[in-house]
Amino acid sequence: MNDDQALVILAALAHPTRLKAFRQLVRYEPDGLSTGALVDMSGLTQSTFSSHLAVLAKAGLVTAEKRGRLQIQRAGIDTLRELMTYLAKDCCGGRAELCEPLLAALTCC
Amino acid sequence: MNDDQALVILAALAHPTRLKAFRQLVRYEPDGLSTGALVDMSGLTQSTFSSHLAVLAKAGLVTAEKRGRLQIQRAGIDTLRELMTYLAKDCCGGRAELCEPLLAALTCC
DNA sequence: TTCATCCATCGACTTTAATCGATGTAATCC
DNA sequence: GGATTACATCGATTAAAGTCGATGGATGAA
Repeated sequence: MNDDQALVILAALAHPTRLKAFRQLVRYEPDGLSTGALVDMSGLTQSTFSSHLAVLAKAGLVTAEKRGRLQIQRAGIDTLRELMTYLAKDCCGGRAELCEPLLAALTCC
Repeated sequence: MNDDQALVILAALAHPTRLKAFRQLVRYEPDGLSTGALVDMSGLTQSTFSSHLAVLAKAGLVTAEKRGRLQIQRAGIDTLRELMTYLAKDCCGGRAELCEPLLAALTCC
């Protein structure tokens, strides 16, 4: 995970439609959802949502799998984990006193 | 931390200049850096960087403190921590099997 | 084979973000 | 008081992102 990758992931998440779609996909793990189902949830047109999906896919936050005529989308949780690791290392900067409260906050879930 | 706050923070980080500035400020914790020093590091004009700094401040990723004629900027690590907690809860969705590898990756630092 | 469905891509338009130079304001120094 | 430094804000320009309707290529159904 380098800076450019992190920026692509951050930019992908930094849009209400895309953040919501990603959250939906996390909720539906590991089954995934069809693109059409996500379009319906978004309230946007098919073409608009498709471009958002392309942004998420480019960032590795969703992966697609063809099932018959449907395109099943799944959340790329590994990508999110890598982003968080990147941010955490950034945050700590080698100093545990900064990182520990972060870990404490995360163990809650 | 609600969705809107998270979006503001994500958007603030999703720019090379702002991400770099935030990382610099983390590195200089807890002393902070003057705005001018950050401008020099950025290579941008003072006015351009100032607008980026305003975005970071609005997101809570930097906090300013006046010291004489200088404006000392410090990293808002709590805000980053809150974002990561938000993302992690999102990721887990109540299921530990998704969260555990994330925590394992974070304990490295 | 024909038709309908699912979805990506294209082209045009609108909105938003980024960048800069110039100006203004406040604090410090002489 | 006058000059200087540090920084924010304004206005204008340019670049990028978001949105939509329309088109086209698959795939499965009739």
